[in-house]
Amino acid sequence: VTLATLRHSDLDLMYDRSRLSPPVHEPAALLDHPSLARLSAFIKLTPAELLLLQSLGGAHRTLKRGEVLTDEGDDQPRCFVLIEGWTASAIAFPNGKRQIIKVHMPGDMLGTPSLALAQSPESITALTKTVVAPMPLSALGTLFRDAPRLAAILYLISVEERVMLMDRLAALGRSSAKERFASLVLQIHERLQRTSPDLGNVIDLPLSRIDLADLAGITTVHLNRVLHDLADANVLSWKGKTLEIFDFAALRDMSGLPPRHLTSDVGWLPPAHGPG
Amino acid sequence: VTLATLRHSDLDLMYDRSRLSPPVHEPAALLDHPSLARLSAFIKLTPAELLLLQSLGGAHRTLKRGEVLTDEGDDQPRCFVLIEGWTASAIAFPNGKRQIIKVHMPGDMLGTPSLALAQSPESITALTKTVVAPMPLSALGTLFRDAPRLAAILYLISVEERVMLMDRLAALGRSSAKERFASLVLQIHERLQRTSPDLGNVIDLPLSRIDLADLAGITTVHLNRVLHDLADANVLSWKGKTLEIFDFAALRDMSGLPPRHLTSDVGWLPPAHGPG
DNA sequence: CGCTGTGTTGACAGGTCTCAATATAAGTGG
DNA sequence: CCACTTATATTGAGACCTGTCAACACAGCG
Repeated sequence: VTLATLRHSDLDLMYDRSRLSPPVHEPAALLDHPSLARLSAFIKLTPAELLLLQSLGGAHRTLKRGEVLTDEGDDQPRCFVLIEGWTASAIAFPNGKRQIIKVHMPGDMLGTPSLALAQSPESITALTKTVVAPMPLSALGTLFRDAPRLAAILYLISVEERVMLMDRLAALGRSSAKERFASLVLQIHERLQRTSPDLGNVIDLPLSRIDLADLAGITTVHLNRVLHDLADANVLSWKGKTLEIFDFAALRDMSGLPPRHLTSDVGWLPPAHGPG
Repeated sequence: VTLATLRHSDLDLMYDRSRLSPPVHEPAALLDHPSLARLSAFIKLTPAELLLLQSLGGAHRTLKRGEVLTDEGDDQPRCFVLIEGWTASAIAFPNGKRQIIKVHMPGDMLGTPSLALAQSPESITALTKTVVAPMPLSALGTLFRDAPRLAAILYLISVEERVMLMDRLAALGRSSAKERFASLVLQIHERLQRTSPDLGNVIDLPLSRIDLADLAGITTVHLNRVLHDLADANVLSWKGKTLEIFDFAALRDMSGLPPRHLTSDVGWLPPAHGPG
C-alpha cells in the first residue's frame, strides 16, 4: 500500500466508520480518536500520515474480559492497536507467580515485544471487554518505507515504553512495598492524564487486587496492608475499583521518582510525506 | 547527508580507521566490528547501509572509569554508540539508593531513553575506560529518511531492550535474591554470547560488588550471602571480577525465565536501499 | 442455589535490610 | 616506589518488612 494507491475503502479497515464523526474522509478529525493519542503525543500528524495509518490496520477483533490475546511462547509475532478497553501483559513463572509488566490503555500498541524474538516473552490478557485492531507485519514494513516520520514516532513510543519500564524496574529493585505502590499509582495517573488532561483525582480502574499486587510486585495480603496505611495517612482511598487520590505530593515523595515529561524537541524527525 | 553525497572522508567520523583491517573502504568487513554487532544481529547489512551508518557518527570521545556521560535530569537528549568499554545506566533515589537499569557493552546505543523525554531519566557512567561515538539527532533523522530498513532494525533493537527490561522487571518483582541474581547472570552471559559465540564459562566482568548489588536490586551484604550459597552449591564462583559458571541448568531453574532467542523472521522489513 | 474466584484479616516464619566492625584493595600524592 | 587515604569487600547480629499459611466474608456466575 502506498499513498498513491490509497482508496477510501481502505479507511474503514482500521477504524469503524460508524464510531467517527465527522466522517472518515476528514482524517484530521481522527486525531481525537484515543488510538491515535500515543502517536500524536510527540507531534501533530499530517492528513497524509493519518490516511496511511488507517490503511494499515486489519479488521477489528473483540475480546471478552479474561480472554487471552497472546500467550507466552507464541512463535508468531502479532501486533495490535488497542482501540477500546484495557489489557495486561504479564510474565509467568513456573512456580505460579506472575509479574504484570504493564497495563495497556486505548491507543497503546500490543505485542510489539514479540517482534524482536522467536517466541513472545509475554502473555496479553483482556482486563475488560476489549477491541483491538491487528497490525500486520507487512504494514509495519510499509510504514517504515513510506512514512519515515511516523516510523520515527513509533520509535519514540518504543523508547517511552522503555522509560516506563525503567521506572518500574527502579521501583521494584530499590523501594519498599508502599513506595512501589505509590510510584505505580502515579505512573498510571500520569498516563491517563496524558490523554485526559482534565482528569480529576477520582479514577475508575478495571484492576482487581490480584492485578494490582502482580503489578506492584507484592502479595495481595501485603497490598491490603499498604492500602490501609495509605488510607489511614489520608493519601488515597481505593474502594472496589475506584481510586481517589488526596495527596499527590505525599505519593511523589514516597515514589522517589520525578514525573516524566515527553519531549517537545522533535526537530530531528524526518520531514512528513504528503501535505503537512 | 544522503548516500549520493557520501565521501570517503566521511568514513572516518564514526570509526577509527587505524583500528580496522581491512581498510574502511571495504565496508562489509566492518560487520566484525563490535559496534555493529547489535545492528547486524537481525539481518546482514548491505554495503550501502554500512556506508550510511559510518557517515552519521561524530568524533570519538574517551571517558575514564567512573566518569559520567549523562546525568539524570540533563535536558539535552544525547545519544552515543558504545565503541569500547562498559558503561552503566542507573536511576538514583533521593535517599541515596540507586538501581542500575542496564550495563552496556560495545555496540550498544547509549542515551536513547532521553530521546523521548524533556529530561534524561538515567545517568550513564563509565565502568571502565570507555570510547563512545556521539550520534547527533540529525543523523537519526537522516537514518529514518534514507535508510528505512536500518531504521526498522533500530526499532527492533529498542524492542529487544524492552524485552530485557521486562525480564529484569519480572525477576525483581517476583523472585528471591538468589533467583534475581541467577537471572541476571544468565542475561549477561546471553548478551555476551550473542557477540562471542565461542564464549566459555569463565567471564571477566568489570563490575564491583556494589554494581552487582545495584543491578540485582539487593544489598551488597546480602549479595555476599547469595554468592556463598551459589558457590557452596557448585553453581558458580565469582572471585574478584572473574565469574565462572559451573551449572547453567541450575541457574536457569532458579531464574524461572526461558532463554530469549532473537527472531529470524524479518521478512517484513522494508527493502534495503542501495546495492544489497 | 451452590460454586468458584476474589477480597480481607490474623498469626507466624523467614528473607532481607540495617547497623557495625574489620579486612582488603585501589587510588593518591609525596 | 612507598605511605597514606579512601573505597570496596566481607562477615556477624539483630530488627523489620514481607511472604506464607489459614480462615472466613463476599461477589459473580452458571
